[in-house]
Amino acid sequence: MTRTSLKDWDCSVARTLDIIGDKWALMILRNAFFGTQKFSGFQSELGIAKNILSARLKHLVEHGILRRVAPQGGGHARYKLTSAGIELHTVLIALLQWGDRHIGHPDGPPVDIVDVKTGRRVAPMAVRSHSGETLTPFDMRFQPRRS
Amino acid sequence: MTRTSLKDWDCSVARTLDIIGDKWALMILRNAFFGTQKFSGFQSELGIAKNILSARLKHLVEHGILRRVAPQGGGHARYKLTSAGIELHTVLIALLQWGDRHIGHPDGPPVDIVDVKTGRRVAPMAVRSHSGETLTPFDMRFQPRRS
DNA sequence: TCTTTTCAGTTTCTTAAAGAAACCAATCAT
DNA sequence: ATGATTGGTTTCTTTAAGAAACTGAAAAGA
Repeated sequence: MTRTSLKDWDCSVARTLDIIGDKWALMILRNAFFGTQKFSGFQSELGIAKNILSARLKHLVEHGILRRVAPQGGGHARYKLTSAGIELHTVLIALLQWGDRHIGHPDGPPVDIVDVKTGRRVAPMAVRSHSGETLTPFDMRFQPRRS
Repeated sequence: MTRTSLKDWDCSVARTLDIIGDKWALMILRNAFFGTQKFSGFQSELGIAKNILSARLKHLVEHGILRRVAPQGGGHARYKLTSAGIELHTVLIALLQWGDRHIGHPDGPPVDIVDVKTGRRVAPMAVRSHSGETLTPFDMRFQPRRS
C-alpha cells in the first residue's frame, strides 16, 4: 500500500511532480523567491509544522533545487535556490497568473509582478512557437519520441 | 489537527495550489490534455485508486477546471477541460520543460511538444516584459498592491 | 433477448503521511 | 553569564491515500 511514486515514469511532467508536486514544496519555493532563506522564516511565514518543513527542505536539497549553506564562521544555516531552483520561476508565475485570472480575489490580485526596469506588469505567460508566435493548446501536439 | 488549507490566503499562488497543488490533480490534467476523458481511462493510465480518482475529479469539477458531461441519450460520463482548465496548459508545459532540462532521462526527453503547423518544437517558456523581452527572476519584482 | 462483461463509482478497512507538541543542542542577544 | 531564539528531532495523534470488495447501471456478445 506504499504511496504511489511517479519517479519511474518516462515523462518529465510525472517525474517533476514527484519532486515538487505538493503544496508545501511549491509554497517553500514561492517564499524562497520572495527572499526567505532561514528555517524559521519559512516556518513562521507558511505556518508549516517543523518536522514537515525539515523533511521538505531536505528533499528539495537532495533534488538540487535548494542548497543548504552553513555561513562561514558558524551560524544558522540558510537555504538558497540553486540555478535549477531559480528556473522553476516559470512554474510559479504560471500558477500565479492562472490564479489571478480564475480565482475571485476580493480586491484584485494581491501582488503584481513587474519589470524592475520599467515598473510595468510582466506579460501573461504563453507557449510560443520557434518563431515566437503564441500557441494555444490546439496549435500544439504531444509527440512521443522513438528511441 | 485539520490539514492546513491555503484557500484563505490572499495570494494567487497559494490559492491555486490549494486547488491543484497535488500530484494527482496535475496528473489528471496532464492526461486530460493528452485526450483522456473517461473515468476508466484516467484510472488505468494513472494507476490511481478509484476512490481517490473519484474525489479528485469531483474537486476539479467543483472548481471549474473540468466539466462532467453526461452524453445525450445516456451513456457513460466524460470529463472535459473547461476554458479555465485549458488555460492551465502553461503550468503543465512549464513543469514539462523544467523536467526535460533537469531530470536525467535515459534516452532524452520522451515527448516533444511541437507546433502542429511547422512540426518544430515549441520554444522554452519564459516570463516576458510588456514589450516582449525575456526576463530572469532578477529582472522582476513582486510588488504587493495597496488596497 | 438474455447473459456476460465492463464502467463508474461507493463503502470499508489498512497503512502512510501530515500536524501538534514536547524536547534538545547550538547560536544569538543582553 | 544568562535567557531567548533558532534549527532541528522525537513521539504521538489525526487525516488522507491506497487496496479491495461491492453495486447498479451501461455496453457488448450470443
